[in-house]
Amino acid sequence: MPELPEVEVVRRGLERWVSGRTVAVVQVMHPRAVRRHEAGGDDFAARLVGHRFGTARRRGKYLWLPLADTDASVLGHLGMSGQLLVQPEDAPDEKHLRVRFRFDDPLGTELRFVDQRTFGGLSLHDNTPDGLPDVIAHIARDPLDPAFDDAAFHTALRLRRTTVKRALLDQSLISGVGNIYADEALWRTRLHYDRPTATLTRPRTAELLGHIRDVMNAALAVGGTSFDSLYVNVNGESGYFDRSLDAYGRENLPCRRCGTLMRRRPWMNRSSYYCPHCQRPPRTTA
DNA sequence: ATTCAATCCTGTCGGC
DNA sequence: TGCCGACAGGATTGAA
Repeated sequence: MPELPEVEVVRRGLERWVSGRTVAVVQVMHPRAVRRHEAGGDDFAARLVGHRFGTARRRGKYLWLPLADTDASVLGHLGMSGQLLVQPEDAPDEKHLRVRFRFDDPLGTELRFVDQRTFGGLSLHDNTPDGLPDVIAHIARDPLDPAFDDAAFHTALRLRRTTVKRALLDQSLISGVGNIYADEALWRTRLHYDRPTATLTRPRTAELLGHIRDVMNAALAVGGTSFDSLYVNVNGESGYFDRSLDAYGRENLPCRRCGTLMRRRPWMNRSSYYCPHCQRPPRTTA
């Protein structure tokens, strides 16, 4: 389940192995993988041929490859199970291969979008003046972006009438945080997922942002996390940050801080993992 | 205006 | 052994 650190690892892979190469052939093997490209798979393929990929970029969990000398980009989202792989052209097709890019150079490798569950996808869009694909203009900057505004984030939290984990997953407030890193950062901050955002003090928000950045940087340092081997990076290598998770997936295991058994609660059609001792639920207004 | 539930997919796993 | 339901879950959509 790629979140920001995993997507950044993929971006770096694209930058190294794909940026600067010129597209020769695009094959769309599954229409759902390009469903966000409204003109369809044939149009997607035709409009890419002959164009050179620029520097790979990322915001939150989205990544994109600008087409050099145009105002358009190929935008990608990995969803839950998406992978971007650079493979030898003669490597056998993956079972869930959705899109293939071949290049007009002699390197002998191609780019493949592989996605079992097809929540992810690729599409082609015009850029906004600041170089962002227009359809993601509403996605907030992510916490590793130097231009992320901590003070504005705190103000937005105070104004919202929602709870802290919902806010962390709201990509228009802060991007790149998913279920896993939300639980990790909340555990580190000793915050319960149902804490109303309006009760957070400025220092508490600062602490939370610090932990989000710490846990993401730690994951980046080991190449991202992975749980069910569906996620691998651009060269097919799994990350192994999952070994150092403190909250996510640790139901009935002792809290690494206080030893209390961790709990799992159904939450918005997924799960929240927390320590009932370190992360006290907020008082309910009955 | 803001919040929130439903929806999309497929493979795995546990229970019976 | 095999069937079935639960679960994994980010972003979008439309309803409240």
